[in-house]
Amino acid sequence: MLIGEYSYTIDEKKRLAIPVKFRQILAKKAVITRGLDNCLFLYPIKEWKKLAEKLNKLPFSQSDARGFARLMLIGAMDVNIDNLGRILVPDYLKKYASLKKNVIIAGVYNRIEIWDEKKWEKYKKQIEDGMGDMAERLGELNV
Amino acid sequence: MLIGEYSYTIDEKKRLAIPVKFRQILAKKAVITRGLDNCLFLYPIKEWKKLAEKLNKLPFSQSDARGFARLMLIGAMDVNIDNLGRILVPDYLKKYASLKKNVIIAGVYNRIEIWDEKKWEKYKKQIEDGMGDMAERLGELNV
DNA sequence: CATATTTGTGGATAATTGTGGATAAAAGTG
DNA sequence: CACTTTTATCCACAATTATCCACAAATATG
Repeated sequence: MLIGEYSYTIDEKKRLAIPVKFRQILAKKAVITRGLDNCLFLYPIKEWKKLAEKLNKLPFSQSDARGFARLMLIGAMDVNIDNLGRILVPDYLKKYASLKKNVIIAGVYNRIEIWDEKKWEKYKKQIEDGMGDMAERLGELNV
Repeated sequence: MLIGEYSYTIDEKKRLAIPVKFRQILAKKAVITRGLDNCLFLYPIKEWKKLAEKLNKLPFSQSDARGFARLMLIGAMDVNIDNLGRILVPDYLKKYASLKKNVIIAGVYNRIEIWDEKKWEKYKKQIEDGMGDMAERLGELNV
């Protein structure tokens, strides 16, 4: 399972190290694409295939869902993981997520998210503030 | 079952000993995550998996559910228990729970809670003060 | 009460890993 | 074809992390 929050840097060659704990799950290849809330999603090949099929089945009638699906599919790119566990972040995705040097890599069950550090801090704060009902949510989940 | 209140210290390498009674229940691995009221939760793997699956089923498209699941999953981190029964507390969680040196470890049935000592004292007092009403509530529950 | 065992805490050493740079291969350009 | 620019592979160092060991306090045992 992919969980946890890690802090890394993208160097001037657009290389980004993947946390050690995630490397064996990704193996040698993975798929990177546009994500929600201006982050990037990084999927293990298997998970990506599942998702791509779902996206492909979205009804033509829902134009907004369809639009996002397009962006995800078109934005997708397969990346290699080098011997030192790094990937190369394509320029257009780097731009999309406005990634600077400092980056947060986060595991969300079956995918990895890549955030610009500042955007992540902001997003996190925003969620935490609206988290007053977190206790009740947990209650709903019977935890 | 995980019960009892224990006092421990986090050393300058972020290591924290787990009470002996809890060690066999956790075995070699556990999951630590953001808890309620600014404490941390430490789950045995089994319990965590149950929770994580529930979180993963929350709808991906609804932004508040997405945020909630993200925070819980990303906030989680699996930790190893070393030969001396200690875990490593990640920086961002240490920060979240504002843990200083002295820490309270408490068993709450199926999870362990980790509190900053001072916060725990404060919280406990607050609860104890409201204990009169609680008796009546318990009555409602036929306890 | 004395001794032996367990356990909390701190430090030392060894191994891993993040990051930057150097070099080699590939691709694009005039 | 020559040359520049980009991309990939390899290597090195510093910093972090994991593993091991030591000691003292606490607990258990006879």
